[in-house]
Amino acid sequence: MKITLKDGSVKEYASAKSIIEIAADISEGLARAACAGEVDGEVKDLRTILDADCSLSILTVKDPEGLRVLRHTASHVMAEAVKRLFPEAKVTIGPAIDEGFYYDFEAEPFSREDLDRIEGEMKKIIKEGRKITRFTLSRDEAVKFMEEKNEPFKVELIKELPEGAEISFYDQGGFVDLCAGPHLMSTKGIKAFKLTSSSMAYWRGDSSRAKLQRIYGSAFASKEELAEYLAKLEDAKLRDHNRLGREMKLFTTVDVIGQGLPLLTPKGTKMVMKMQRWIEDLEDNEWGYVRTKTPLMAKSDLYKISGHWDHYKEGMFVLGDEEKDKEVFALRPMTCPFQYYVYKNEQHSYRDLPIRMGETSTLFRNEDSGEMHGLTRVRQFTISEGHLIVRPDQMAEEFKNCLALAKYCLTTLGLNEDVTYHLSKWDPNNREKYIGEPEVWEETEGHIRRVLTELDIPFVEDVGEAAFYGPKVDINAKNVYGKDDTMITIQWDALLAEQFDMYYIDQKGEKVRPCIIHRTSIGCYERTLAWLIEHYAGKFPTWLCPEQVRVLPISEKYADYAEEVCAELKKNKIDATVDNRSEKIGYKIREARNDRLPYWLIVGEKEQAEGTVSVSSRFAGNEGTKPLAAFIAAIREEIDTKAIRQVEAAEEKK
RNA sequence: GCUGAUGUAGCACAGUCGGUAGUGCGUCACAUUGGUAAUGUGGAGGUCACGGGUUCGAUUCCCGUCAUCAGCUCCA
Repeated sequence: MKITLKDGSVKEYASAKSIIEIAADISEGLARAACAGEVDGEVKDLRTILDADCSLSILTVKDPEGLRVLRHTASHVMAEAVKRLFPEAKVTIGPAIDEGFYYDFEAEPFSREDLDRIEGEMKKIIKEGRKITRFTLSRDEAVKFMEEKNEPFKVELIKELPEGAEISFYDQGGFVDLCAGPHLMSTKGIKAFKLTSSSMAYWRGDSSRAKLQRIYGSAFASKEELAEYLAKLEDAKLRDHNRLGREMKLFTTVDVIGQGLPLLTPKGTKMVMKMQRWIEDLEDNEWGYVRTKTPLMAKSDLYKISGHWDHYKEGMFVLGDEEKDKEVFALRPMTCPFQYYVYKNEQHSYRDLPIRMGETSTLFRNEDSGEMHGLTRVRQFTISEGHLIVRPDQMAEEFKNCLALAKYCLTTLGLNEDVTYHLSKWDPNNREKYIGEPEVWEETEGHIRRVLTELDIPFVEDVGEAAFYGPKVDINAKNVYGKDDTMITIQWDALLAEQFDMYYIDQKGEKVRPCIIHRTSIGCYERTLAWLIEHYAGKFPTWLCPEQVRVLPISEKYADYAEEVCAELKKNKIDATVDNRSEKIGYKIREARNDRLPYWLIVGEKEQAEGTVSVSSRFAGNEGTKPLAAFIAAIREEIDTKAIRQVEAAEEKK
C-alpha cells in the first residue's frame, strides 16, 4: 500500500502491519494511507488512528494533531466512565481543547470525589484495551439509534446535520458516541491522563438552555509529559498575580468596598506611578502628544450622542433615575467623547492635524458580578488612553506609529515575546451591535490589514470582536493559566466624527470630517501590573521595583551608617529602605531574597570605616564591596536605561 | 448574571457531632550585636465575613446578603 507523507513524498509498504513497524522512520510525520486491514496500534509513541474517511492515519502523539486525537479519545473514555457510574447522566459533546479535553453532561454537579471515581473507572476501560471501530448510519437511522439510547442532546445534534449525510459513530466496545472522529484504534493508547476540574456550562453556550456539568481533563503521550504539565500548573499558581500580588502587598480587596474594586497599596502604587510617569513623558516628549484632563462623569446626553447610551448602557454606572430626575449622569466607560470636545473647543486647519491627545484616564465599567478577577477584570481602572484626530490621508501612517509605540512599550517592559496580534472585525450578521454601513467596515478593516501586513506583524482575524464604532488591533497576552486577555487596543474609527460633528478646514476652505484613532500605549495599569507580576513571578526589572535597595546593618552599631547610606540612595532617587531590626544578618538576607529585592547592601565595621557597601543581588549573589558612589552610579544606569538584568547561572541554581 | 466550591488572628491552616477557639509563620517586648537564605524567651492579637431564623445557648444547623476562587457568558 502507498503512504503519502506530509512533505508530499510517497512510500510503499507491503502490509498494514509493516506501517507500524516502519513508523519509526516517519516518527515526526503524518501519513495517510488507504488501508483495509485492521491494525493494533501500539509502537512506543505511535498510536494508530481511525480517520473520518475510514482510511488509516498514522500520527505520533508528539504531533499536535495526534495529541488532539488522543485527548478526544480520552474524552470518550471519560463519557463511558460517567455513564457507567451515573447511568442517568445524558451525554452532549466532548472535544479536545488546547491543553486537554472536556465533556459536558446533563447531570448533578460532580464533586472532586466523583472525579476521582471517574478516573478510576477510566483506568479500567483503558486497561481493558477495547478496540475502537467506526460505522456510519443514515440520518434517520442515527436519530432512531440515539432515541433508543435516550440521549436527547445527541438527537438534537443529528437532526441539525444535512439530510442524506452519512453520520459516523465510534464504538469503543459497548459505548457508542456520535462523532466525526478521528480516534485512536484502542483505548489502550491513553497512557497518561488526569481529570482536573468540573464546572457548569450551558448547552450550546446559551444561558437560556440546559445547564450542563463540564468535566475538564488533560491527557499526554507519556506519564512524564503529564507530570511536567501538572508541575507547570503548580508553578502557574505560584506566579498567579491574584495570589502573588496580594502576598507581595501590591494590592488588596475589601469586602465592603466591593467587587472589582482593588486597592493599590503603597508598593503597587509605586510601580504604577513609575510606569505612568514614564509613559506620560514618553508620549508627550517623544511621540508628539498633548495631555488632557477631563471629567470622570457626564450627563446622559453625551452618551446619547456617542452611541454609548444605545450600545453600552448596561455596562455603565448610571447616577440617577431617568424617570424621576431632571438630569441623569453616568460615570465614563471611555474617554472618547470628552477628548472630542477638547478638539471641538477651537476650529482646526488641515495643517493642525494630526492632533494626538493623551490622558491618564480612569474609567468605570459595570461588569457582571461573576466577571471580576484580581487586577485583570475590574470595575474601575486607569488606562493610558488617547485619541488621535487625523486627516484620512494620514491615517495609515499614524496607525502604524501607534502600533510602533505600543511595541516599544512592550519591549521595554520585556513583555513583547508574550503577545499575539488580532484584527478584531465586526460581525455582518449582527448589525444591531454596530453603527455605520458595511462598506465603511470593509474599507477600514482593509486598511488595518494592510498596515499589519506592511509591518510584517503576524496576526489572526476575529469576527465580532470590533468596537461598535470601528475595527481594531488587539494585542493579547495569555495569563499563567493560558487565558487570553487584551492588553492593548488600537482602533480605527471613521464613524464617530460624524456623530460629534467634528471637522477641520481643508485647503479649499471646506469642512472635512477627520478620522479618529482610539489607542493605548501601555494598556491599563492594573492589568499591566498583573501581567508583570506573572511574567516576572514578582522579580521585576530594577527600575520597576517598589523597593530597589535595602540596607542591612550587621548590628545596631552600624545603624547610623546604614541610615546615611539610605539617605544618599534616596537623594539619588533610588527607592531604598533600612532593615534595622535586631535580627541576625542571615535572617535579614533571607527576607530580602524572599521579598524579591533586586539589591541589598550589607554594612558593618569595615564598610563604615571605608565608606563602602557590600553589594548583593538576586541576579548574581554576592557582588563584592564597592564605594557607595560606584554602586549608585551602576544602579542609576540600570534604572535609567530600564535594563532587564538577567540572573546569572550560578545564582539560578539556588 | 448563571453553576459549583469556599469564607476561623496580618498570612497558611487545624478545630468545635451546638456550650464563644488553637498551631505554624509574621508582629510586639526583652535578652543576644551578629559577615551572605531562619538566635532564644515571653507577650499581644479573633463579635469564627455580615444579617436574620431555630435553640436555654449558634462560629458550628437553616435562610438571606456580601466577598473570594473555578468555569460559563461578557470585556480593556
